[in-house]
This record gives sequence, structure tokens and C-alpha cells, in this order.
Amino acid sequence: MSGMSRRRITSKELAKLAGVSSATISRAFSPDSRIGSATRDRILAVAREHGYQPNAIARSLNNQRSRLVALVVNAIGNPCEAEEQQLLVHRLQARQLLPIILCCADHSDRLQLMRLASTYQVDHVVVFSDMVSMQDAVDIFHTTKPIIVSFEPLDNENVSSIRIDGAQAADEIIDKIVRDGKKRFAYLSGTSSSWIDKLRRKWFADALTKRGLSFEAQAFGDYSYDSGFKEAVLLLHRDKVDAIICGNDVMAIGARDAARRVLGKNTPDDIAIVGQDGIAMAAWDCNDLTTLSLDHVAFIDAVVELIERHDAEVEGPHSITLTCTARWGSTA
Amino acid sequence: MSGMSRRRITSKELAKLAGVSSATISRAFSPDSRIGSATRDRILAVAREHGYQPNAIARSLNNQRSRLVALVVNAIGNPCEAEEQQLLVHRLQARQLLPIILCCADHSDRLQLMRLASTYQVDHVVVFSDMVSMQDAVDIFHTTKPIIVSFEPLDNENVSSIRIDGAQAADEIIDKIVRDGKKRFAYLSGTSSSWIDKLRRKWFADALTKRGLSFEAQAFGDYSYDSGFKEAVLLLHRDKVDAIICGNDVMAIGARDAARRVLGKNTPDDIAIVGQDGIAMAAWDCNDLTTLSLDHVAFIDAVVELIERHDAEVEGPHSITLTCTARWGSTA
DNA sequence: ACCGTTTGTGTAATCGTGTGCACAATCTAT
DNA sequence: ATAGATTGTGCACACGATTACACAAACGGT
Repeated sequence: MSGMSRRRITSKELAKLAGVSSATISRAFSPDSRIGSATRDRILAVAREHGYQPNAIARSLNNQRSRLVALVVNAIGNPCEAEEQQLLVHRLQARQLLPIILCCADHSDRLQLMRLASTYQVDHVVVFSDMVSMQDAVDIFHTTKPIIVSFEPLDNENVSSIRIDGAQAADEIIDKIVRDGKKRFAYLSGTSSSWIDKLRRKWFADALTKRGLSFEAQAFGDYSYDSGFKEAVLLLHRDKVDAIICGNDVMAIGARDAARRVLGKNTPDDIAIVGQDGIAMAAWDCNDLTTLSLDHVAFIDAVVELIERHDAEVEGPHSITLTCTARWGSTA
Repeated sequence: MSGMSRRRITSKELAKLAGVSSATISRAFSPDSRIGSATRDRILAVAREHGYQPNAIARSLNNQRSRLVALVVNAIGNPCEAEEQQLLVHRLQARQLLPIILCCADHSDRLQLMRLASTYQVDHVVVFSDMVSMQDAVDIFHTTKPIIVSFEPLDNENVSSIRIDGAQAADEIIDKIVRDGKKRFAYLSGTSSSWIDKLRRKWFADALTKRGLSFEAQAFGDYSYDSGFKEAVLLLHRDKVDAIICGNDVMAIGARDAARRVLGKNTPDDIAIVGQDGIAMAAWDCNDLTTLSLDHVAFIDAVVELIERHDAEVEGPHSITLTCTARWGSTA
């Protein structure tokens, strides 16, 4: 029972033990197939006794369905993505789908990594990372329609997308900061290359333009606390800004710390700081961030909805749009 | 090229296109096998043209090696685990191994989830979660020797383990706090059931005993910020403690916030707070936590070392011990 | 010129399941 | 009582790759 049996028992061997054919074994494990209930019970009993379970690899080969899902992410460690990943993993597991994580840290291996995963015949692909282009995803997973988290509608019928709109909420946030008397705005980007970053910045830029203002300075980080801290020092010291819009919440926390520690400036009186994502940590008492927030549960609901449509083989390009809201804290 | 070809091309089809047998196709993709270099080049060219790549599922069935690794974790979102997960995922990917994440939130589905993953013939299992017992891991993955992150040596030859020892560092930390004049200590557990939690507590309890002290109070959280905040309020208000040792860094941050916000007490003068894990966030300027810290890189090095031994089929039970160090911040 | 070795390729079996088809046995209806 | 529908099971093939074995061709040494 708890002994270390090196080899796993096979369906044919179990068939011999139960006095049936291997086909019947298979049927015993398929919920709706023609098999006598007595036979099934007997087989399941023998199977339990010998620790038999159908080999998912063999089944996948036969079925053409692996029940594996590839999740393409920037990083696992960064809380700004992790909360959503966590939710999705739970939802997948509830459907007996297993997630394979593809972590795209540096550019060089990214495509090769995706190609490797594609050879496992994954049933679905969810691209969270803004480091991978839509075209690459389509080319590499050419038999599996990818689900892409984008910030604009994609006119590609081989892709389903989740579009996120924060223009309205950005406008509300800028409105308050301007009314508080701030004048010199800076945008602190997460990455230099990503078009998602460009769109996020545009939400705020448009709100500024509407009020006759614009970004006086811009800096580029890498979504990390350290980069937020370092770039904020430059923005505050060199460019004398009094409001910083950050590409995510973690950088905003870094920027707030830099303002307080290095320049002795406090939020929201001396300087306004805004995050993006609305992660749980942003609401912690020590942070209490003002942030452009996305409803993570609704977001993952949308991902699951798209997965279901793909499973049901609903035709046509699919796109779901979600709207951000402003979460008010004491930093702006 | 970038068209959506529904079906993936098979090795036999490619063989016909290249005018060879399917065996030769296979050889073209195996680095060291007897094949003419001219033939190989031609095949690789044709393969690239038609987007062919060997089907990993079929290969796994034949090889008995899937190149999949199951990672059993408590949560993805919690930074205290996430940093290590991130490191390990990178190391695995560098070896062309794909990680399957098993996220064990509630107990009921945990075993069933592990059983599901075991049917995919994973090559390795790494158990980070302290919610799953060693015996369950061995029983479920009975053909794959699991690697377990434990805090004591496991006398089971079907398991390899990484043992973590923080007794020395805990002693140093308690020493400083006692010298600072603190008298009433509390321990804030991460979970009630876990024996890892019991051992961590013991490190500190022993250090207290050595000095004629003991824990005046104890509380149980769930490793989250909110639980740290809530339990700390009770400990400070009801039990009047002036030092709290927390089960991880995130709860320590919650406790620090509770002390400051609800009771108006500051660290380290009014109260001492200690975390465990030593995550990056603990060193952020706004936190600056004193914490019992583990070297994450060394930790993951050890995991990879064990994976290598398993691959090399080195016999015998393996165990690697790591030692924690104290990281000094301004909270104790 | 001959034999032994090396090299390159094809044939066929194998990995462990799922399932269409055939067939016997049991059940239902007139 | 008999035709027809239904149920339960086995046989054999398919899924897409890897690989032991066989064999022909090329090569090298005396």
C-alpha cells in the first residue's frame, strides 16, 4: 500500500487482475459509457486496491485534449500579477485543468519557451504578459486560440481578448489632484517597450490635456519597488514634479518611500502619488494608496468565460471589456 | 505561415513531404543519433517551413519521461512563497522542464488535485506547502520520489528533504529584544495545524526558556496581512505583550500596522515585532522589518541539487540543511 | 580484391488509453 | 413465442512519437 512500487500498473494488467478486457477498464473510468454497474464497481475496487489510475498522458494522446493550460506571465513574484494568477489557478483546478506557468523574464528565451509549451498540446493559452506580441502568440500556438489580456480590441479572429478601459477613472483621479493644486505631473512607466504601458499612460495624458496640462517628465522602471524608488528620486529632484502617476502599485509604493525618505516630502500635501492595479497590498494601512483599480474577480471571470466559449467552440472573435475604477487612499 | 492551420502536422506526414521515413524525422530532432547531416538539415528546413515540432505528449508516452514538474504550494499570491517559486520556475525552464502549479487552498480538494497531477507522470514533485503530509505525498506520487521542504530530517527513504534550521538566528534575535528590555512575548502562528509552524515557534521558545522567559500569549492567523493585523490588536490590547514573533513577514507587517494605527505604539521603542522568511518586501524602506531570514537563492539551489540527484538516480535518502540568519531592521 | 567496420535509413514494435464495430445476452411488446 | 430494441463486453485499431533490429552502402586496412 504505502510501499514504493517503482512501476505504475497499466490498464492491461489491471484487466487481467479483474478478469475483463482493457477496454472495459477504460469504460469503468468514463462516467457515461455502456458498462454494467456491477462490473464497474468491481473494477473500481480492484483499481483502488492496486493504486491504478488511468495514465493522463496516454489519454491525452488519444483524445487530442491534454487538459493543460499555458499561462504566460511576466513574473510570479510580483504581487501586481500574482493575485490574478492565484484566482485563475483556482478556477482552472476546479475544472480539472492543470496550469503550466511560463515565466517570461528575459526576452531571449521567451519565444522558445512558448514553443516548448506548445508541443504539449495545451488546450488553452492565456497571455498576461505584455512582453509578448499577439502575432507571436498566434504563430506559436497556431492550433490553440490564445486568450490575450490586452488594452485595446484586437482585430484578429485567431485571438480572443480582454480589453481594459481606465479612461474614465483616470479622469476622476486627475481631476482631484488638479483641484488639490498640483501642477507638474510625471509618468513612471513599467516598461519602455510595452504598448499596454503606452495606453495606460494615454488615459492619464488625455485627462491632463483636457485641463490644459501635460506630463512634464517621464521615467522608465521595471514594475519593481526598487525601480520605483530610484526613478522617483530623479523625478522629484531633477524635474521638480509634484505628482507622479506610476505604472503599477508596487512602483508607487517605492516612489512614496523615496519621496518620504530621500526628499522628506509627504503625500498628499507635498506630492501626489498614484498607482495602478488595485492589489490588496495597496489597501494595507501602511500604504493606503490611491490607485486605478481593476476588479480582479471580474477579470478572471472574463478569462474563464472565454475559456468556456473556446471549449464550446463558439465561432467568431471574442472580446470582453472591463472598466477600471478609482480607489481612493491617502497618497493623492 | 501565419494562417490558422487547425491541425498540427504529424511526423508521418512530414516524412512523406521530405521523402524519408518517420523514424528519420525523429532522428533529425534527437541531437545524438545516427543520421546524415545533409538529411537532417533538409528535414529541419522542411519542418520549419511547415511549422512542425515533435508532439511532446507522444514522446512522453514513449519515453516514460514527461519533463513536467509538479509544484505543490499554499498560494501563489503570498509574497512569502512567491519569491522562491519564481526562482525555481526560472531554474526549471532553463532545463527545459515545465512547472505545473498545484495550489492547495482548502483541504478537501488537495489530495484529489495531487492525484490528478500524478496521472500526468510528472518527473519530479516539489512540496512547498506545509498543509500536505509527507505520507500523502509519498502515497500519491508513488513512482516519483518527492522533494519536501521540511524543517526536520525525514526518516523516509522515499522522500528527499530540505531541512531549515533557524535556532541560532532566533536566539540572536531574542537576545537583542531581551536586552532592549522587552518582557512579555507573544507568538503569532501562521496556521494552527502545521508542524512547520510548531518547529519555528520552538526555535524562539527555546531561546526564551534559556533566559528564564516564555511566551505569555499565542494567536493563530493564516499567513495574511489581515490576520496579522487582527490578531495583533487582540494580543496588544488583551494580553498587553510588548514583543510579537510572527509566523511570516506579511503578518509582521500587519501586526506593525495594527500597533501603530490602533494602539498608537511604535517599533521598536514601545513594541518589538519580528517576521520570518526575509522576503524582499521586508527590506522596503516603509517596512524595514527585523526578520528571521532564509537565503532564497541557496534554498532553490538545494531544490535543484536534489532534482539533479534524482535524475542521476543517486540512491539513498537525501537531505540538505540550510541555516537561517537574522536580518536586522527597525522593528526590533 | 577482400573482409570488417562504420554510417545511414527503413521496418515494425512499443508506450497506455479511448472507441467504433461486432456480437451475444437480456429485455420489451405484440 | 418471436421480432426488435437495448445492454454489456471483447477485438482491434488509432493517437504520434521513439528505438531495437536489420540491412545496404560506403569506407579502410592489409
